[in-house]
Amino acid sequence: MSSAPAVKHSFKEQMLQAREDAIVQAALRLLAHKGFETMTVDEVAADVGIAKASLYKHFPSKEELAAAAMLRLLRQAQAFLQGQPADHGPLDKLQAAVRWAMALQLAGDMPALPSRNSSLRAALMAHPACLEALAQIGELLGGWIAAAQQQGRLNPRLSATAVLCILCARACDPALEFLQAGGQLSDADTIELVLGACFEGLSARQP
Amino acid sequence: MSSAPAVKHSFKEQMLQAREDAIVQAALRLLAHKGFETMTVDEVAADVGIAKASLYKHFPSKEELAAAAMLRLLRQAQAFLQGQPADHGPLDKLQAAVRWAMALQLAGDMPALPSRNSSLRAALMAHPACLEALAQIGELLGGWIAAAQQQGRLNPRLSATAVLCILCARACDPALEFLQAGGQLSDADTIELVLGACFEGLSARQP
DNA sequence: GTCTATAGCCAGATAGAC
DNA sequence: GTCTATCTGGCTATAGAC
Repeated sequence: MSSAPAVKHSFKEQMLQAREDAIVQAALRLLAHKGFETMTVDEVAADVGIAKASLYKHFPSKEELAAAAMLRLLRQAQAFLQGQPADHGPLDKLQAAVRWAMALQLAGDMPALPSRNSSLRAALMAHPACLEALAQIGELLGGWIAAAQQQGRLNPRLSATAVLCILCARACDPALEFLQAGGQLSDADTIELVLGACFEGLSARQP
Repeated sequence: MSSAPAVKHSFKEQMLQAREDAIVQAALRLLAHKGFETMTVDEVAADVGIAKASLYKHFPSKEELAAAAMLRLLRQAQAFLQGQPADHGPLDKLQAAVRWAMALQLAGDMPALPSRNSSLRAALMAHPACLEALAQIGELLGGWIAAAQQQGRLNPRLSATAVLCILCARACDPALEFLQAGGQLSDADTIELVLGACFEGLSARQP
């Protein structure tokens, strides 16, 4: 992180960093496909092409490894959100965010939410970096929600917190998987359908 | 199942049936609280107060046990749905069904959906009774959805299948847990909030 | 059918050479 | 830091007495 000398990182350090990146990436992939409990450290190591013991030189435990993977995902989400054009409306940016997450899930690259008793959740909550990333994402989305409500585009009877919770839940909406299993729709159509139902509701409008 | 003699079931058989019920109930509880992978057969046995080997006399494997527990839940859902008053409107019955499932989840008694690669899902799909119960629930709800659409109460642009998928997903909506963790609302208020957002949408009505 | 005891296996984590 | 080989513990499932 300190950058006083012009070239601080040697080749070796770069290689190490790259390897660590590969490990985290593989862990994220497996986490999304199999879940924390089912995923094994052996699989992650095999996916990267190194021995399990080498992996344990980088991460002290399976939980820490998974937490690093989740942090990577949070950072990707942050990057996507911050990359939203400033001239877009807040509602458009919110919908773009949900679309991004839904596409991830349909591709099978979105890990399931860690359940209440999962050791993964404890590891996440113990990681300051994860908590900070979560908080920053929450603040960013919260600002857009408030702005959209002020524009009269979102239901004003819902608190910003409630909208935030619901949007986060929709990002992992299992309805996507159900519809995809039916096989009638393209992925893009599936996303638009579920997104539309989320914002417009299931009931008929103008009663 | 055959009932030719007046009293076919002896006391012993009744006791066995009761014990098996207790096992399934305990399994369902633990399945909801901990998930299939984290739950151990020892815990189920301890919860019932019997030895693990005795449990294996009733169920040949952990998967079969969990499948029996899920079947119990499906039957409870079926009973609730069939108990809906016939003079209620289809939309009211649909909302009542979602409310029932949401209350279950807030109480911590709703198991998470088995993920794609879970051995539990395979066990469920291999159980004719589970598939049949699922199909019957789907048909019942599907009928109500079609009726509600004919009444103009549900968005006609959504296919009945899509509505069904979305309602099933809402029955396990993680937004409930997020809002409950915030601790601002009572359980009943949380349910009405999420239910309202599901049917009315997040966007402001009458733009 | 219920128990105690144990087999068999698998996955997380470590030792120690290089 | 990377490897091979191993330890350790816990979990599913079973054997065998009663």
